[in-house]
Amino acid sequence: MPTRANRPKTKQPTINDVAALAGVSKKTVSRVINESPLISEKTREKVKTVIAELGFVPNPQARALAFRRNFLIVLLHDNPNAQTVLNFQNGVLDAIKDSDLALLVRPVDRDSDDMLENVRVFLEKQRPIGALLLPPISENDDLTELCQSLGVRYVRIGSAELDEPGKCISSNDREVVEKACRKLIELGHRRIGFVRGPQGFRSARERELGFQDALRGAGLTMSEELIAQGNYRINSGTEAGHKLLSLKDRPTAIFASNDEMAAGVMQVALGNGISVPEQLSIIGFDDSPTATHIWPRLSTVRWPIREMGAHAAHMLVSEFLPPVPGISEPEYAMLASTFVERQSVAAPEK
Amino acid sequence: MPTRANRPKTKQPTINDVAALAGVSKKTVSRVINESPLISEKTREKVKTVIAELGFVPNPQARALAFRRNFLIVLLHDNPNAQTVLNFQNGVLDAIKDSDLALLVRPVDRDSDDMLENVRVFLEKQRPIGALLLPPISENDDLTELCQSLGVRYVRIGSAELDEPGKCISSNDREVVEKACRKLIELGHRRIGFVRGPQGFRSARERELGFQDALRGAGLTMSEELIAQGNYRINSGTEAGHKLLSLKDRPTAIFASNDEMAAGVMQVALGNGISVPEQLSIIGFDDSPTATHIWPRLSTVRWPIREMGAHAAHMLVSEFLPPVPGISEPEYAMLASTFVERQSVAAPEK
DNA sequence: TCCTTAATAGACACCGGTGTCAAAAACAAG
DNA sequence: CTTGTTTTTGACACCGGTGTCTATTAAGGA
Repeated sequence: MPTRANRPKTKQPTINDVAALAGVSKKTVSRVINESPLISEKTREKVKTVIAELGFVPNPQARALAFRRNFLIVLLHDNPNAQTVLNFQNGVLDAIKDSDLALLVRPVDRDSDDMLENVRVFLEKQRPIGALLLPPISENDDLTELCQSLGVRYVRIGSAELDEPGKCISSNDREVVEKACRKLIELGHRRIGFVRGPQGFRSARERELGFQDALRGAGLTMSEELIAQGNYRINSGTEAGHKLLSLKDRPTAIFASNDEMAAGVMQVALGNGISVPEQLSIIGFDDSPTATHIWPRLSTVRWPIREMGAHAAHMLVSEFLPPVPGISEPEYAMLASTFVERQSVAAPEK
Repeated sequence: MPTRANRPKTKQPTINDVAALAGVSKKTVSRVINESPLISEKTREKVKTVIAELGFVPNPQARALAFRRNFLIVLLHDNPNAQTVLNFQNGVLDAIKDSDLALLVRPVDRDSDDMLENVRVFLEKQRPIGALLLPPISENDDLTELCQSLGVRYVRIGSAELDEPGKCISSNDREVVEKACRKLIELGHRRIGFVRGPQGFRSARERELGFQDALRGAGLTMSEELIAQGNYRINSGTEAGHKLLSLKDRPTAIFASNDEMAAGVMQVALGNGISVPEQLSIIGFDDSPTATHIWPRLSTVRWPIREMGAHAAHMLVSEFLPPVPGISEPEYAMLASTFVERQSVAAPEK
């Protein structure tokens, strides 16, 4: 540990100053701060006046020490998609904006052997009130157990397991993917390619199930040759594009499990003179910025990730947050994804 | 304030436990923790052994209270580009990974009247060791003065003002933009359009100066009709595209001040049957994911934002961070941007 | 009016560290 | 063996809050 840090120059009023000026004990001031019911209306008013007058703000470090809890929530993530993380993070920040809470961001390395140990040290040190777990690590049960054992609340995101009420938030991805693919079928597409997300990701599985639902609903069968494995990166999208578009009887539409891979597919199509959407319809997933940046603009599924961030924060620490009109029921654990239609989809050519 | 938070279940060893077991006073243990020189080698060893044995970790909340400083750095940002923020943030996280520091993220609303007051309250509450200021708010002198007065160190990013040694990090954008545009001229382009960034952003000004340098260097003059005002958003890119591409004598190349606007220009071109790069060359700035997602892939300028994050963190709090081979000189304040050539640039058609 | 009980306020220790300053120990010199 | 000086260590107050338990005040009943 290095030499001491620089000190603040200004001195802020403390609970003692308030107590002295109001002519009460510091414990009484503490009760006012914490909205304790065991206090008379009269003293409460008196103290509140002094607090306002002095502009007193309780010192979070002191409270943290006395409470043995920091007024923090941490965001644990290990997500391949930066945009998703940031969106979610912004949702959380929206929610805690006017509260006393702050957000600590902590990326974790899922593949590291001592991941769990690292997180334990981190949580023991920071002592946050709660933790938000973004997928894919939200599916790690060791992690939630760790939180449990440390007395850190948690909310897991995007896990479809709703067996833990009040601790999970997810969106109806499967359903919306089904709807999006049904749309393709209604337009007349019969050979529809699918670019799968990485193995072991629940999000990938959900999307694939939605795709299967749509095919089954139309009496179509899934053919292995029309499926390509991807990893949510653009490279895997171009590989998938090469595979699917070089088939003799190539698909007239492709659903890619995320926008980035969809962009890869589109690049291969355009690079080979296959026009989109005339000769090939493409649908992605995420409604990332990419979806509107590429041309033609991509039809995709919007995942309400920012809203999920705000909801997750409320579910985690509602009693610390100012109420928000839109977010009244922290029990509500399933948010709605929507299918966003843009220019990358059309009926197949005859 | 709500009812109390849940408590941690496990009890960690404290400085008192260490002191008792080592048979010394807690102050002596404190000296060991803080690497004070006023201590004999013998006791230091003895105490260190006990610390290791117990797995003792000093409680950051208690230290924060006693030091009147939290072992935190905050990232203040107000940036239109999410990707930039996240990249920078990741750079900072890279740097503080194995340290005792944590990162607090705080978006600020530049347009709000009480922005400064909000930040003051935030900093007074969190008492971080230092703050990192991302552009554009890094150019706000009130903010740096505020930090100064609160005893919070700061490092400003992307501000070309190097009059504050050790407090600024920037990249040589002007130079690299000049180089990129020179490339266009060398290919034979004479009518080159420019999509300007938003007013009042230093980054926008730098890029424009680089563009002007290139023109001047080739003896060309800047014509107002070839300039469009943008705001770094894709919509302003499409507007600029409509303006510039509907000219009777339209430009054969366009430099857009960021990738997103470049994508907008490209959409208008492709939508109007103007092929890229055959009939129109386009260059962007940022090397955002968009640059590789669109087709043809965009030539652009890569801004070393993640590296800047790591450097900034070192510059801010080097004494708290483990040394890193690549980052030895926190004084080095200018990082290198690079011109990335992709498929959106070619010689003009005859 | 006096006593009982409930509501409210305060005294004091404590959370787990650091700062100050004086005491103890170690060492050097006379 | 003293005495003076330099290291090294510890006692104690303090950072700014909260928990516990007791003292005080107010209200209700006999």
